[in-house]
Amino acid sequence: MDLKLYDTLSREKRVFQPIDPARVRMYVCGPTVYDYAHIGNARPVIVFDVLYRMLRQIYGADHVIYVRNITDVDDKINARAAERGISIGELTRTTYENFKNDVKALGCLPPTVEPRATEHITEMKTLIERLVASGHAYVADGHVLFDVPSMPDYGRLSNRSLDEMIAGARVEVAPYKRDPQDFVLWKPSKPGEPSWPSPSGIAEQGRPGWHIECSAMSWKHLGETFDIHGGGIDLVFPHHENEIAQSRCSFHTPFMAHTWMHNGFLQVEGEKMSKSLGNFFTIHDLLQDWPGEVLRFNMLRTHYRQPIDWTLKGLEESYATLRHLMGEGTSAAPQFAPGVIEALSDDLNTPKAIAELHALHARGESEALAGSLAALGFTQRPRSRREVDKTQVEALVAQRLAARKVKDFAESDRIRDALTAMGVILKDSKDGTTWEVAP
RNA sequence: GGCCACGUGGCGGAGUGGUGACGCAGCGGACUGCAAAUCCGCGUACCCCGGUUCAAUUCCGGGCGUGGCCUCCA
Repeated sequence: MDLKLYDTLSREKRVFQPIDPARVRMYVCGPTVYDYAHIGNARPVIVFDVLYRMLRQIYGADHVIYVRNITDVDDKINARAAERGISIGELTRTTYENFKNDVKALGCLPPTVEPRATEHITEMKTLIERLVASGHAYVADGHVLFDVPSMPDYGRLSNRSLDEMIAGARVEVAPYKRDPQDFVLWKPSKPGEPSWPSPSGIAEQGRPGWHIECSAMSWKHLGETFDIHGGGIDLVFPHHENEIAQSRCSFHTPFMAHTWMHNGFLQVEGEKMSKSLGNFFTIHDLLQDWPGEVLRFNMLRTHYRQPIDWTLKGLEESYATLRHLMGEGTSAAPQFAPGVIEALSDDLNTPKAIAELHALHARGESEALAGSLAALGFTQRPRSRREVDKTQVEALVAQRLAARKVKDFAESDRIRDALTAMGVILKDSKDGTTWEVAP
């Protein structure tokens, strides 16, 4: 069965054909490690994890390379470290550890490689030197800038012509730029900022611009060209556009990645997530109240390219649905059932895949269901975070059973009400009474 | 202002040029001492206006609405 993926560059769904099926290569833009990642950041992580799992099933686990970078040099990092009075190294290290734990709780597999920007300064400088040598970049006032007009088809990914961008420019243009759209590859470091010896004959120390790191790391770990490049839709311009410019002009290739994939944005309760509206949630915050599987499921209920409205109601539904689907927690080896992989093969149609899970459930195909759930990253039935005293509950359940036996229903219902108040839900059947903790 | 998405029943959310997915909620029934859970069954939709067509929710054009990018934010 063909895997079809929507490509932002060509604006169409296309059959995915790896450049080398023995070595399928995917690059996804990862976090800037200055603070806890928010729930919007979790979307690409989860979406591309599903794609990673699919690719592993299709091409074999050893034939897929998934690179997700860590941006550990950035103005926000510098500012935050200074604010907290800790070193940049300490900030990026602890933030990354938190990120890793959060993402693991969301059921995401670790990528094959998680390269750090600061460990690829050499590669960045090599690219910069190449771009300067080939006339695609120039040195000005201690900076190295990419010469955008030197690339005739710049702007194809975001569908912007050079003229449009000049017309739309509303930011003050730095005086050292030859063209308003030229972007920074390397810039001087101020005292106290991280710095490295500069490329291209610049005497003072400096640091890389934002975009160059992804060109450098994808090159190092995947090669000059590769199969899939992913990220949030907000990265289309300027970030990915500039990556393409850097990589293609460095290597003189007609493309950087075959398929460009971008996930849609997330809103919270119908509003833009922002700290001022008080609806800003980190993954870490949400994990205090919800099992990671529920957050993951909630994310996959919506197709990745659609906007998603993150709501409490949605989370409650996801919790109930997942518990329903996972029954008593049957486990199986990860294996997508045919209907599920078919849905996913159509540009990662996860809502349709979930409908298939319901169909498997209805048909009682528990092995296929459990295998598909596991393949999608759901291995544990979500459990309530509520704490109950198990001994006390068991005692009350036994008392209630005794009362029912002698048909003392008033007492029986009183005990049930008491248990309900404690957050315990009873389930009577002819085989006896079981109980579970309410969400 | 420019570019780009999206707009489906009470809610979430697929999909299709012509028999109205799926889930949640709701309603009816079975089961139960009564409930819950479970099982069976039921209803309601395709933003607006044109156009193409035998036929449009699905294609085309316009409008309205929401969101994103154009400011190193997924």
